[in-house]
Amino acid sequence: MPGEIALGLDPVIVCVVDAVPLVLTVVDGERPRLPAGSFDPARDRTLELAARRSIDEQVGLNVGYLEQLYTFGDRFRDPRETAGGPRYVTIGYLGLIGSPALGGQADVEWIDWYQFFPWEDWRRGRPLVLDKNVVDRVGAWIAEGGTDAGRRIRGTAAFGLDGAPWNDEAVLERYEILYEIGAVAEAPVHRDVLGRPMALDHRRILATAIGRVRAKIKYRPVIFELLPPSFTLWQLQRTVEALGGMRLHKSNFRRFVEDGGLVVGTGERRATSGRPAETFRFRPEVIAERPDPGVGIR
Amino acid sequence: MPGEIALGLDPVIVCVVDAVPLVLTVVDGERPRLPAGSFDPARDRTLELAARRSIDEQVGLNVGYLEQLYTFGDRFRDPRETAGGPRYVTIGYLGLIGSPALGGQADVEWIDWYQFFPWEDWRRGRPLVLDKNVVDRVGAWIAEGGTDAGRRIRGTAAFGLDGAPWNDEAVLERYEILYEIGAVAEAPVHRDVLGRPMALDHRRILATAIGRVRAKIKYRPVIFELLPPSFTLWQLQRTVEALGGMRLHKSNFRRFVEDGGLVVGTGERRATSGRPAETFRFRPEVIAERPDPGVGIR
DNA sequence: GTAATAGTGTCTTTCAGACAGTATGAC
DNA sequence: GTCATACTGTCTGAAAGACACTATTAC
Repeated sequence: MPGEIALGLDPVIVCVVDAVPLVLTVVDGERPRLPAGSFDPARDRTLELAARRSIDEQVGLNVGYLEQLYTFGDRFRDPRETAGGPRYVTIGYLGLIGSPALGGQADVEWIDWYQFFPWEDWRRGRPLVLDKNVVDRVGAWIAEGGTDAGRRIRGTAAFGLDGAPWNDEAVLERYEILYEIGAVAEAPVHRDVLGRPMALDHRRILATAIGRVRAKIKYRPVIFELLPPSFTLWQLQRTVEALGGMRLHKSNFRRFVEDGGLVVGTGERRATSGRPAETFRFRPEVIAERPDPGVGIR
Repeated sequence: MPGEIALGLDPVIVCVVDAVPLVLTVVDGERPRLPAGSFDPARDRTLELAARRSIDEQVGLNVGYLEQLYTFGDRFRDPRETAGGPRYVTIGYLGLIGSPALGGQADVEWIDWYQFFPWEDWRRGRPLVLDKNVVDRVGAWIAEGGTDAGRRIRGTAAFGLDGAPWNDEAVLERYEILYEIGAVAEAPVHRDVLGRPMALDHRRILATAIGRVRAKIKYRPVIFELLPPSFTLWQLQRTVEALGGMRLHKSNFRRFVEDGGLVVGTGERRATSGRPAETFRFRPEVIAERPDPGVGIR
């Protein structure tokens, strides 16, 4: 029925296990999708409560941290609209959780988010896919633009061309350019199929989530939502590196989080395969002390 | 009809004139409201296009810069729901415009946003309303909380108590605490009526917008959306100060924007009441050169 | 002892913050 | 000349970035 609207909820639920950033998906067809739900105004007082309930019902999970990301409402973003259904508008959410416990559904799966965005993982050096498939295509797209300065600036900034620095937060910008130049399977006309595709526009929602969480850890202590109450500094660093897709300098990282008052030692030690490590916990007082307490470091 | 949803669009359109940050409102009742529209899926391909069309229809304005803010959907946020209507979910937008031109509607008015948030303007020193009405109330609210550490940290961080620094971006957090303690007229039970109220939850949407724009100017060159193509550095500084509600050091500001490659001199000069000032223009190349090119300085 | 991981010290460069000064116009 | 505004130079201290070093366990 034209003129009608269906309001959905698309949560991106993230968990980091052994330095692998995982996203919760439902794999019941060819392409994984987010565990989407729909908003029923009769049942929930707020949108966030509705998202929490939906996550619980879909995958039997109680997320601690949940924040709204963005509302997506492009025409025909859902094929059910093409088939004569209402306009499917959906509110994306970002959820963080400490461990990948599940309710036990068969088709629910935690997937390494770098399967969907292989060009975003710089922890083992510059991703191969960039030079093999991406850089030339983006360069050609810029050249096609001719005098279009906007396109040139957009492309060089997003992909770090011409000596521009890599911006780890520009995940969505990069995905959108790849979509525009037909380098991902979701694009209506495409020549490449970089990264694993997702259903509908869910990879776009995931890109939004990755960009948001990468930005957020730098000025809000959300990283601790992904860790147990007590952890070693190396564990903390590896978790930050997993989200950011980059390596950090060890001693500088330690100085930053410890001298910065973000964490405090518990006095206890934990056995490793070498010298035992001291364990630390988050220090909530830092929120009032510093204007933006996060783990932003290069 | 329960179970039904109406999707609205609430734009916060901002313009700075002579160092006064203005927000576009409709004043047709006791409380000013945002120039809201509703989303008709049959007419627009994307939500952003719908927002642009709605702004044009409501106030005859073409905004250059427009970004989505947040989607609000609390039960009974609109009294029409209380009267038996559908759930009114609305998507907030932030629009920036260079000059306060209008289509000529009688009830449309540009209002200084510090009328709604007098505690946010620190340009002439610490706002009086803070010490006269706010600090003690917030302190009492923290004390009532007793052992509630979350409440203490939230309150001290938001209002800069106990020596904590003032965080110019925490506009929404401050408004929400004031709402919770009944210090604004919009709260169902209130003892104070700090700042000018707005209709519905529009002051909350405006708070979201102010917080967003204050954060954004620090890492994206959006400030230039509010200025003519060519401007003096003093004009630029006063515009930044208007949004941030704070004073900046002149020579440091100049060094930051000029040495940082954010602006470049045009070679032309403009008469003032003293020595003529050189005019500058935005330098778009900076977007590719620096990871987050903005005017963030204290 | 070696291997492995935990943790410390310090040098250099950059830049924010503060402040004092000079330049160029109107009158 | 004075007044007003535009613009420049430089000192200081904090912190980012890079790197070399020491410590404590298992074996």
